[in-house]
Amino acid sequence: MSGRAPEGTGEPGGGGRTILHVDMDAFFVSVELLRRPELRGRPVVVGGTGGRGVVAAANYEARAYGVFSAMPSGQARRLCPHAVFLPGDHAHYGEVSRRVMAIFRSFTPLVEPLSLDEAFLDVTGARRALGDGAAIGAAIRDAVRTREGLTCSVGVAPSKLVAKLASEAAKPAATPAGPVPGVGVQVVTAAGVRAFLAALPARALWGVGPATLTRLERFGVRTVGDIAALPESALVASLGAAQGRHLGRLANGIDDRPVEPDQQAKSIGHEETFPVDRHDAEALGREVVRMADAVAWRLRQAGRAARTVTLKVRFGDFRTITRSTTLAVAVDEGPALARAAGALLAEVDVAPGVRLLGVTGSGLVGATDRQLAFDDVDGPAWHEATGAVDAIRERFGEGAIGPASAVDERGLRVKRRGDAQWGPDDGAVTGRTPAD
DNA sequence: TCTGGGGTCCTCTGCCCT
DNA sequence: TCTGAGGGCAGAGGACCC
Repeated sequence: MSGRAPEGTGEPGGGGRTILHVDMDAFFVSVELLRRPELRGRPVVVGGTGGRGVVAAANYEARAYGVFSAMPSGQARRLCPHAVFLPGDHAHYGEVSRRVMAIFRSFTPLVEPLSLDEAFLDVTGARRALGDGAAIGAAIRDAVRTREGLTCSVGVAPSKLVAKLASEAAKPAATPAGPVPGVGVQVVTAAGVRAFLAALPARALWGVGPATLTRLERFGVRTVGDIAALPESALVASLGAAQGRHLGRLANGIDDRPVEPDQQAKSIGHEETFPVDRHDAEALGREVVRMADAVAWRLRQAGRAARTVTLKVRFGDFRTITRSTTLAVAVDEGPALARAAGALLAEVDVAPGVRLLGVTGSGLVGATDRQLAFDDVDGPAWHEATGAVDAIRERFGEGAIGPASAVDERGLRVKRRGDAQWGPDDGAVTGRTPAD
């Protein structure tokens, strides 16, 4: 449905910006339902199926039982035992996302994807040709529904923050009686921004999580309006200079951040939670090699190289440490990354048991800026080998070849982006359903 | 109940250099 | 030569987002 703005709001006036925030409704689940229409109307959850998994997405039927994203899968199963649990297919969602983003770009070139399922669009320059923000929002919803069979919600406002909050307000709601459709397109005018924000809970503001909320509550803050009423000095004293000022401006509706279409990643990493805690340093070393190889592959795919290598270790008690090192030269090959990450791992006492291990490359530069100093260590033959590996992966897929340490009793296993995306899979593929 | 994975940004601290 | 201040940078960790 393409609802109009409620009373008191309308199209942002003439000269100001018109920013859209488009958010796909229950994206992962909706994509799965296109492939499995027989599940329509039933509670469906996409996410980690193992004991340490979490919910990535739940449809509105499942949300009616209190199931939400980021909830541990075990808890979701208890709340809604008859839900269908699907492991998720990150690669497929990425494909669908690319098509949806292409639809957005047919309305304006100024599209800034935030994740697979949402994006900001600056349609200020398109208003003359395509109509006001509400009309463009409705047209986008129609196009996405017609071409992809998916629904989305649109917020229209003079700024990114308010557009994002408006799209939230436009979304369907989950009730015990079933999903209730939202307005679809929610418009907030420049004149209506402060009133719209003031009534929202403080937690709705971008950057206010549990820790910040606890600090704000000491000032009696409950709503965004309460934050707007606080003197900046109080916010700065409580939250620090950058966050305090930023939050004060946002609460007062001041947000002139532009829509930036060409954002480049600042880091590329890979991390994985193990089904059971691991104590064996040698085995963990092999995991580091595997993850470093996966990160290096993604760096090369992106045409980037990393100067800083960070190792992340989470222990069984959830204590998390990071150790990083900055190299003299940027690297994009598995052995060099693995050497740096392995040296960091060697400094960590893994005896208490490791729950999660991760390798991240940051301080990214263009691969052409990568220096060849590591030739001295790995030799030119390794560069040829890397090229051959990449060619094989291009042709036969990422799992076709990898470091020897990726081979286990199940055969070759190369970490791909999206593998174990929502926690380790311990073999329980789907949940029970009444029909099963 | 038991807490994923992939990110970004910020703060604090320590070190090095001027 | 010693000392302190201050800037820049790296490293570590926390908070937050989807």
